[in-house]
Amino acid sequence: MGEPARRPDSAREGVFEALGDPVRRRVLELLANGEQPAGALVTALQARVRISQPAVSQHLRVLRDAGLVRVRAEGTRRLYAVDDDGTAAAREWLARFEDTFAQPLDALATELARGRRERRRAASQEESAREAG
Amino acid sequence: MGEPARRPDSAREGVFEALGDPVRRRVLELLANGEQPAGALVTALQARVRISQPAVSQHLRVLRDAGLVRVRAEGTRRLYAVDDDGTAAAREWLARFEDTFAQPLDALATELARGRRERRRAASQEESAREAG
DNA sequence: TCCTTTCATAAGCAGGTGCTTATATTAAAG
DNA sequence: CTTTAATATAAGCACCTGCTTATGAAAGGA
Repeated sequence: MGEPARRPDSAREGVFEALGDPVRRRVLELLANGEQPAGALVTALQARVRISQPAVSQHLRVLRDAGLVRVRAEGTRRLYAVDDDGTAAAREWLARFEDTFAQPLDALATELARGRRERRRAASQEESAREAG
Repeated sequence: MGEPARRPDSAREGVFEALGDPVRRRVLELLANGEQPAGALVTALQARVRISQPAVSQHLRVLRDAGLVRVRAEGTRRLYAVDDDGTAAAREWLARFEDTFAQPLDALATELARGRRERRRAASQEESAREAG
């Protein structure tokens, strides 16, 4: 009984809710260039809008809970990176609205992506929700 | 000067904000099976959760503004259907997080979809925001 | 014309969401 | 061990969002 019930709605809990915020989307865009510490994200965001460090930290929490980013501790830094689990879940949900003509090709691409993702997932240890214990 | 400023954030204004609501995602899922009148959507939604007709109408408005659905009047009925503009915009934004290995294939699929979409768009008349005049 | 059907809009309210300031936590440095 | 740096959490508040009821609008049928 470890599974979180798996609703048939969105593939992963809260993915689209997390993507619904422009600041969080911007964070993902910043992470698209690769892993970055939380502080760098704060700085980059503050170059555009006035936002506090705790606000960014809260956004990162939401992204993490949605499976859109993952964290890696390095000393006192927290290095954030895009997590394929969440982004792929969103893409797979959206794939159902693909143009019928394009479906075979996209379905193939999605299938390939899923295979890789699951292989990667099986090889990595579950380290989420650890600070809650 | 009719263009709405085109932010570099999300491809289309409010697409992900619209997708952030579970009811609206459910509406899109229902429309994935094809065009449906507003009333049928209300009935289908009410089979799962308690929701009023105006609430659904408001959700449909948000989806329409985001370019995720389009409407077609037939008598007193309003027939709703998925609009590729919005769904494709969401997919294209998410494409940047695709696994690097899968990119060539997905990029091709996306390109094909965009070509078809733009052709279709050029062939159809602009009929949005008409009731506002 | 009047009534019914189908849908959209208006107004108002409750709860959720995101923000801020203040503080706790953890690790490294001195 | 104290201090500094980096980040997360707590508490509280304002606003946004989605809901409901009530009503408007438009088309079709009797």
